[in-house]
Amino acid sequence: MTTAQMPDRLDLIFSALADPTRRRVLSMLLEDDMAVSDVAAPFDTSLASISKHLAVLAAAGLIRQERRGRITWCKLDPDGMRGASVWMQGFGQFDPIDLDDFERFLETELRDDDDREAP
Amino acid sequence: MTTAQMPDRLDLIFSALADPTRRRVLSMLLEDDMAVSDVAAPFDTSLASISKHLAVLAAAGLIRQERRGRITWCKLDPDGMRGASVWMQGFGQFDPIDLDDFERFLETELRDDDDREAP
DNA sequence: ACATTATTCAACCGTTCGGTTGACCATTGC
DNA sequence: GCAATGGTCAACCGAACGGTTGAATAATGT
Repeated sequence: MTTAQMPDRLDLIFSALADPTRRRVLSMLLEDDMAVSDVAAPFDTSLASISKHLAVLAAAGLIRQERRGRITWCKLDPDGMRGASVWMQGFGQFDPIDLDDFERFLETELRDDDDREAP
Repeated sequence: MTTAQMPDRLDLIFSALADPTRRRVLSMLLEDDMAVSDVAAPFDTSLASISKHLAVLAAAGLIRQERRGRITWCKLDPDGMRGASVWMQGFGQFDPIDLDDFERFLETELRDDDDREAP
C-alpha cells in the first residue's frame, strides 16, 4: 500500500507549533540545549506531559533528542522549520526578517505565556 | 475574569495550518477569490465540512469572507500569516524567500494533496 | 408564489489531543 | 547491592477535532 495516509511533514510541523506549551519550549531551547527535566521545570504540568510534548517536537523534526548517560539532551533543530517557513513565505512577501519584532515577541511569550493571573 | 484562557492568535494560525485540506484551500485562494461551493468542488467531502474549514481559516485571520448576494466570497488575507511567519523566522535565518522552491511546493500540494492512489 | 441555489446550523459520531497517574527501565552515587 | 535520579510507557479521562446528515435560512430565477 502506497496510500499509507502518512501525515505530511507540514501537518507534523504546524500541529506541533499549534500548542503554546510547545512553542514556549522551542523558545527556551533557542537560548540553550536542555535536559528534559530542565525543560519541564518552568511549567506546572507533569514531567510526563512535557516528555510527550518533546516527542511531538522531535517527530516534527523541530528538535533533536540525544541520550547521554541518564539525561536526555534536547536541542533545537531550526532547519526543521524551514519547509514550513518556506511554505508560508509563499503567501505574501513579508519583510526579510524583522529580528527586533521577533525579539519582542519572544520576550512576551517567555514572560507570560502560560500562567497569566488576573490582578 | 481576565484569565479567559483565550487562545493565542498563534494557536489559531498554526492549528489552522495544521490541516492539509485547509492548506490546500489557501493554495487555491492564492490563485483567485472563490465562492464557498467553488472551494468545496475539488474535495470529496461535504460542503458543510468545507464551510467549517473556511470558518476556521477566517477565525485565524487567514482569509476573509464577504457575503454578497447569496454567495459568500472567500479571499485570502496574506497579512494574517504575518505574525506566525515572523515568529518562525526567529528560529533560523532562512533565505529571503525562495519563490521557486515555493512554486514547486505549491504545485505538488495542488496536484496530489488529497487523493493519492496506489498504482 | 414556488422551486432552486448557496450556505450555514445543529446534532451526532469516532478519533485525536493534552493531561494525569502509577508502574517501569536505566544510570548514577554510596 | 540498594536507593535515588532521569525519563518513558501504558492506561485512562474529558475536551476538541473533522466528518456526516438533515433541517433551516436567504437570495435568485421563473
